[in-house]
Amino acid sequence: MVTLAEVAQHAGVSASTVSYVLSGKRSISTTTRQRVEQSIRELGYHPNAGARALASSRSNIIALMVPLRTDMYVPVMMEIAIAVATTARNHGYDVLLLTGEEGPDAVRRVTGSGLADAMILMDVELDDERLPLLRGTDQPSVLIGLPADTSGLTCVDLDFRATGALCVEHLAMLGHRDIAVIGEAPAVYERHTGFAERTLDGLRSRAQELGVRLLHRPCEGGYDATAVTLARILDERPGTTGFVVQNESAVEPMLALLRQQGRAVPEDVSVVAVCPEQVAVQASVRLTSVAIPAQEMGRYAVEYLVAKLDGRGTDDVVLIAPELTVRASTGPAPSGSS
Amino acid sequence: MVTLAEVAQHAGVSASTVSYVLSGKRSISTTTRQRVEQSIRELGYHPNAGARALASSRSNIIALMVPLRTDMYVPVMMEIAIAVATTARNHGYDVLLLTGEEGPDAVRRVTGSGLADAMILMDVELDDERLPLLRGTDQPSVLIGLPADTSGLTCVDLDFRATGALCVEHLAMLGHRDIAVIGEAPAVYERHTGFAERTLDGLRSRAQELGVRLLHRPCEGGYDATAVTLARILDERPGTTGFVVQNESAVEPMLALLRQQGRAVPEDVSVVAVCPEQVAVQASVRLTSVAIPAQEMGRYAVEYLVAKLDGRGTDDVVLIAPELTVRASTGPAPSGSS
DNA sequence: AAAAGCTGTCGAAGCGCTTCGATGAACTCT
DNA sequence: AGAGTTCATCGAAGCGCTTCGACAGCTTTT
Repeated sequence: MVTLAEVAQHAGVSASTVSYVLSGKRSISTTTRQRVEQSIRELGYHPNAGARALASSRSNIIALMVPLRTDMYVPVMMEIAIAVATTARNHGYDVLLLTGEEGPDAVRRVTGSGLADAMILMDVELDDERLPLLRGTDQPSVLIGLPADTSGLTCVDLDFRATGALCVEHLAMLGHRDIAVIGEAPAVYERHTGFAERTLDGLRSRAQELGVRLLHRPCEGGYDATAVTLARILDERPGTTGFVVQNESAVEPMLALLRQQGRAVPEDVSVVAVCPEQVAVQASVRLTSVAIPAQEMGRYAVEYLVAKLDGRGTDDVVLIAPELTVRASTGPAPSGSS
Repeated sequence: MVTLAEVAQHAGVSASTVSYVLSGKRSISTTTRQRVEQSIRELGYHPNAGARALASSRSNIIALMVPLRTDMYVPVMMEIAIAVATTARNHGYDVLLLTGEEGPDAVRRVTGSGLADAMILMDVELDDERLPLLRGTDQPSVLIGLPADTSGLTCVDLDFRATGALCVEHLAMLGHRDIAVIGEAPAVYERHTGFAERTLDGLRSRAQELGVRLLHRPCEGGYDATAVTLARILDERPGTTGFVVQNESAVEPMLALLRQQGRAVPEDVSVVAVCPEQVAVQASVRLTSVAIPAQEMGRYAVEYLVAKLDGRGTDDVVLIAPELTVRASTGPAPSGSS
């Protein structure tokens, strides 16, 4: 391995000069700088990460804790992870991938060992065990998701409350008076990840404001479970003409079922999905949907973190405004319904 | 931050003794060991990663290069990534997430800086630019996927050739004489990632051996593209009764289309998918499928890497034998067909 | 009973870098 | 012209750890 000292010797300067060329923390004459840069290139020098971290107590690494679970929103998680990695790289950081498996211990380990300079936590629960640790350290962190108490924390998330409201609004505007929500799996609600509840909250309160009826049913996803859920809903509220689906793996089954039952989308029933763009576009009916802005969330998270690391940051909750894209799955409520 | 020296002082021993307790590289008396361990616990000591890396020239980090693209097999990628992270952790390693974006430079950077001790590359192309670099360094690496020339490399992958053969075999055994393959997007074939070609290869050669007719068509996936592809196939070979689908995003559209055309699965046509288990199980018809063993691939990759890092490894190509699980989408060919 | 071998521990060197204070050279000001 | 500035560079200390050789106190061998 080529070392700083070798570069220095090759360029005929001292080691510290090379270091300053690299960091730009002191001014260096143009000629010297160029000579050093030339040597670096010729020798193929790469600073040793460990030495650098030791000397500067900065690892230039951001830890990303992803949920271990692969039962939901996997593409979203992946997209976030990739956005995080890409954005981080643009700011000179690398990304360390931690799984939720270790739980709070991972936070301790990373914080204590100086492995990473900062961390991003995904899949934050309302009352997450890791939060006290984060508050108790001066290592910057950003959460993707919203815990119950956000004091002293920085969070990025889609505004799910507004998302729910937006979905209802759209359907109500089209004349639908009876709306059903196919929700996430019951486990998701029990886990208290927050986003599902917040969506529901937005759905309900806007429904009330607009005077439309709303029925919510959790749903495991997959064909069979969706069939059961749908049957129950139609049994209970046969006049339902509007659906909001917030469960990726219920989307396609749902469309298949409706087709099978001879209910045309969007002529007889309208469907709004809360899902990644790709799912909405690739579905058998191009879906009117509110996208889950995975990339944006990942990017924001990193940018807030970098700001904090540069001493510019503030604790803050950033809710990304939802955007509803109208595609082919929603239309005016059939006349005479309800 | 608590340092080794502080622990040493607290326990009344020298720093090196603490280090040996931690690493176990020299024998330490039980009493001393316990005293030191006690101090470590009391002080909440975590070794500094940078210092450790510098002194030992081992970072205990494995780099994982994932494709930047999120257009295909995302859940598979994610599952592999998580399996890698989990397995690595069990061996005392952390995982650094690199995106394909940087390309070969990432390999240089990581190798040169000692950021990671080893790397795992996903989504390897037949003639990948990164391969020469890997061969030219003594840093251990494992590829997930199979390049054209595997000399001097360690690779882990599903045996896609055998997978193709297995699918044809299964259908042929059930009496299907006209089989169509809905393949990956044309871009996948053009990219020369190998796995698609290898599957096709297996499909074709076994088809020939068994004397069944095989028609292969790439397919973009999504509802519309699948509809077009299916129509073409049925136009060209109306007697087709067996389908092999190797494109996650064509699976569900395919089933919907068949249903719509009044072709019952599995009574009229049989469908075998090559896809992650979850997709096969959650589809609207429980699919007979060959699973893509993501977890296994991730786990193997790490285990081979760790073996290499411990000096036990050998270069080797590990092809995981495919397993076909019969579910509800395949059955005997309808009599009188073909 | 002396030589040889273990065990358990310590001290010190050094890993490759950053960073602080110092220093000389070249300028600027009065 | 001498004092004060600024600029570019150097040398040395030190980050927290690992690891090597040394050594004291044992036990075993011859």
